[in-house]
Amino acid sequence: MNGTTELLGTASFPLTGNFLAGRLRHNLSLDDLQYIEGLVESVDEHEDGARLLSRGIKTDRSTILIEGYIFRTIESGNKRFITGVHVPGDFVDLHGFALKRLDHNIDAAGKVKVGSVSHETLRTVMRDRPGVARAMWFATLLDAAIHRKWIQTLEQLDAPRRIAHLYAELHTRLELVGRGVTRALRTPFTQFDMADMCGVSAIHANRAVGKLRELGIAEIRRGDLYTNDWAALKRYAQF
Amino acid sequence: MNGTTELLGTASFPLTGNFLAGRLRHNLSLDDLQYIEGLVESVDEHEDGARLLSRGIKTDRSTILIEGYIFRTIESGNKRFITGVHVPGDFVDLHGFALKRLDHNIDAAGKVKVGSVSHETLRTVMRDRPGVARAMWFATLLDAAIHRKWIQTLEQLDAPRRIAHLYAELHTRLELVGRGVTRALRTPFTQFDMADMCGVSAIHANRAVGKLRELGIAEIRRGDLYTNDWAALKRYAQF
DNA sequence: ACAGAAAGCTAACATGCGTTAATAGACGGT
DNA sequence: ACCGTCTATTAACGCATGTTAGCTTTCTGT
Repeated sequence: MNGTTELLGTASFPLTGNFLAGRLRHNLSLDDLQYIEGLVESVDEHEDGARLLSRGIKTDRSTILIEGYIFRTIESGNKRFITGVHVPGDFVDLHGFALKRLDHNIDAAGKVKVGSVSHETLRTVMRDRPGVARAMWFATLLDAAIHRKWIQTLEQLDAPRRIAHLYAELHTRLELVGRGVTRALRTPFTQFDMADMCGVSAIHANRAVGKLRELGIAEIRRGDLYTNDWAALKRYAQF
Repeated sequence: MNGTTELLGTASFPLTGNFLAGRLRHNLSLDDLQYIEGLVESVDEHEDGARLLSRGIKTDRSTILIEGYIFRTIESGNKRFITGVHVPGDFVDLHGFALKRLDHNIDAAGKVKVGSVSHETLRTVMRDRPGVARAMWFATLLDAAIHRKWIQTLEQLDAPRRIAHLYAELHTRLELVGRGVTRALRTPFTQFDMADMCGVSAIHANRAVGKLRELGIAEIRRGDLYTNDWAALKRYAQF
């Protein structure tokens, strides 16, 4: 682990009812939520670009994203493909619990703060808290649903719309976890990152950003998106 | 249900250890497998193009594909997007059990035969057979992994390679469920279907098929793919 | 055998996108 | 303030793909 680790007692853990707001919240009681947050054994911070988990490596713990963004990446040749993004509140590699080895890498996009839970603890949860177990299954199914949405985006939209769609998705998901944004959506994404998420070249991603600006849909500067009409942006992206 | 339904007693169910060969087999005992197959309450047949499940509709049963191919589709405007294919042995809509409503449609590609299991039955399984429950979770996680592979394919490959990749994937998955093919891989896919799976226009799918023929990689006629060098095909598709 | 329908094929033109190259701007470290 | 590096931008050219249109082949039902 190349990040800073602070071990902490359950009692003093200051996140209850907050960072797990999204994915799981809607299917669990407050009691269950507090229970899950109590499972977090340590909190780590990682720098931009840090690889939290590598493809093919066995792991015995799962990760919850608390602060920042995380990419799921696949490396092939010397190219990088981003197959998904995570926002705070996401259980990033819960599937590592069932599969043991991941089929892809988990990389920090910008600075991140993550909590981790051992698989041993999760096994206990599976046995003793069927409601929580089912909610965790539910959460991994949402991942698949989001992937299907990405597939549709890649099959359907041109580059400018793909980028608009990406930010529209983030906007909605951040809102879901109680981190709604009004005018500006801040991310640490470079145009290279956007290109790898949208399946276009970096140069073309730049053209696309330029087109969004030119059309008055949005202004994207160094990953941060500014707009005063999210509805129009989402309409443009066919979101 | 617009297909033929034959109700049957568990005892005479003639599929044990066979149609569930793939996905689940590797994580379950023979006993567990027989148990799962015993859950199937009815077997239905559907015609080409039949919609087995519609987006947004509540459902109280899940479906196992026994014979044929099934598409996951999303309709948007008057266009159709295919976000996944299923082969015999796949639990097609297990996620419907957890999510209640699907985010996409389940359509028959050609004639299909499917088995169905009520969610009530599945709830019993979840409670009484944790090993089976975990294997089912595992199976849905595999769906997500396959989706990530599709995302990579769409981001990375041009049209001819995408089509080659599609057949390479089917070849491998059919092998996994004990239905390996040697020279010809038969499917009911039209070039429109291939186009919707690969995110290209039907005309371009036709060009791509022509290029595979021209390159000597494969001959695709009416969905059936003929090749005498699967290794070369998979190499070409960067599989 | 025939007719209609569905699927496959081909051509021509417009646009999207990849690639290479070269420049400008922003950021971090000293 | 300076420098080097990373990021953003622009231009020019070629290939990949979308679109429209028309034609041919294969299937299906009678």
